[in-house]
Amino acid sequence: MRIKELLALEGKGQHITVEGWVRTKRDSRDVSFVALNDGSCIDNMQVVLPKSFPLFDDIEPRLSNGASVTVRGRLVKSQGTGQSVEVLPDEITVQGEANPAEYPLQKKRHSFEFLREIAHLRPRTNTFGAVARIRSAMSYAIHSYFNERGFVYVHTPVITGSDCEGAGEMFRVTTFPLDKIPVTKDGVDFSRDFFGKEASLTVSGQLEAEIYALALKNVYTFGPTFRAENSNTSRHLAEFWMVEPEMAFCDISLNMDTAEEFIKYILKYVLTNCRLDMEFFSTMIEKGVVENLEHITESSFERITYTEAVNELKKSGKNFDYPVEWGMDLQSEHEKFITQEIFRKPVIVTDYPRDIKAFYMKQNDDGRTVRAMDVLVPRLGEIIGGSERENDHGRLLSRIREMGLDEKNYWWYLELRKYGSVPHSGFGLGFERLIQFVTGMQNIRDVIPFPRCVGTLDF
RNA sequence: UCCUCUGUAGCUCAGUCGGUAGAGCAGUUGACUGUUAAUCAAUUGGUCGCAGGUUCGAGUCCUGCCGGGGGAGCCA
Repeated sequence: MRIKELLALEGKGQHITVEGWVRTKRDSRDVSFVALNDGSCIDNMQVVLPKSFPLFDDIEPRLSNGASVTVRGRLVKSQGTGQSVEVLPDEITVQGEANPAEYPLQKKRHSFEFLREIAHLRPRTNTFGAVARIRSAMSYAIHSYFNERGFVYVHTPVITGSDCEGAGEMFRVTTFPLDKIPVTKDGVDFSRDFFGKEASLTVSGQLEAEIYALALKNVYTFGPTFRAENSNTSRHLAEFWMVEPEMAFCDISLNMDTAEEFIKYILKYVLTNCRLDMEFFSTMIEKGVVENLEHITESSFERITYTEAVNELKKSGKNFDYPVEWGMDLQSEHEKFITQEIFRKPVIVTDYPRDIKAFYMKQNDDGRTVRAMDVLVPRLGEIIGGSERENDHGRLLSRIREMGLDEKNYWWYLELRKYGSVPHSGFGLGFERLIQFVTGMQNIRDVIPFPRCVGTLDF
């Protein structure tokens, strides 16, 4: 049985087995208190080891921080106040020792920067154990949200031959020997590479998801995504996970409803199913995050157009580092001001100028905006980017040409607009950013087990 | 990539005007106590990120490089 289940039991002297790693040990005159954690929950199981225990002097020193232990004994009501039950051991097996002079994890609080350098040990801390459990629970909630609504989970490829979105630098995939790349007078001869053409890691599964949405109506992807941008912030990774629903017979308005309902569903799931871990975040990491999330699940997201947002920002009279002008993209400071100062809750901004958005977004009749939507949340800014897609063949083609893209690369994407085209919409949600939002963790590198960033590829 | 701060004991940090290295925690030893980041005492522990330079003398000043944090851009 795991510690989480054992802690929920009544201590009646029943025989049990506990397996876990030593978190702390406190010595007393007659007994030693050993706190074991097995990752099933944030709480530890206290093992009370009396000095009269056989071979006490041999076993006790080996029960240092980090040691792995199997304890057979009886579960009894605790005499102390910090826990309801504790274990009186009959038999203790130290599976693996952890030399206390060398073991890097101490009882005291460590900086997240230091823990990043020991990513092989950091899941043994309260914070990273909780993050791992929350991340897992949120993944499960994502699948259950879509599954309950009849969405089909589509696996879009990780290796792609098209840089369709054109947005962002891509990681190249090749089997060429780097010291001997085949070259013709026109440049690299990709026809001799593994796929016979240029290949990269995906920056988005959206375009492929559209294919399946136009057959199965409602689909979603959930998988790793890669961006080779040289961005060095607490909100960016080179490898991150993205959730991308795509819905046919769906306009921008229904798209927004879905995004809002989806986020609230995840928040509710975590608040009810990860109560202990969330309370830990709410007291130790981000004060009051539980109350904030509860409030969000109970109120509706604000919805404004880009044009209204620009007017609000101008009206605020605040001096921004970047001036607010219609046609310019909203800067971080603008987004944060809108969601944190003006509305103090999640805000969905729609109908952006078409010149600052991607080619596939549906153009409005005003000729200058597109049906884009960004969901902005306090503390982080953009957490979702989405749109209704351009479903008119002619308008999509002219947009592709206008932006100087090669239409040959989009032949199948265009054909979807020739055969049974229909209004459809979708969005992309940065999974790690949602975890940051839920937990209050400041740095995105601390909500993914093994972060990949510019200049960093440890573990 | 840009701006900015920063790098000193295992960890978190202090180190004044340039004068030869310090605290708390951890580790070790001992005391005390059904303890909760236990407490108290003693004690071990240093290539001051790296490479140059200035100086009688550099943790401290200068230059370059490398790492980390925060902010910005790009975005999710």
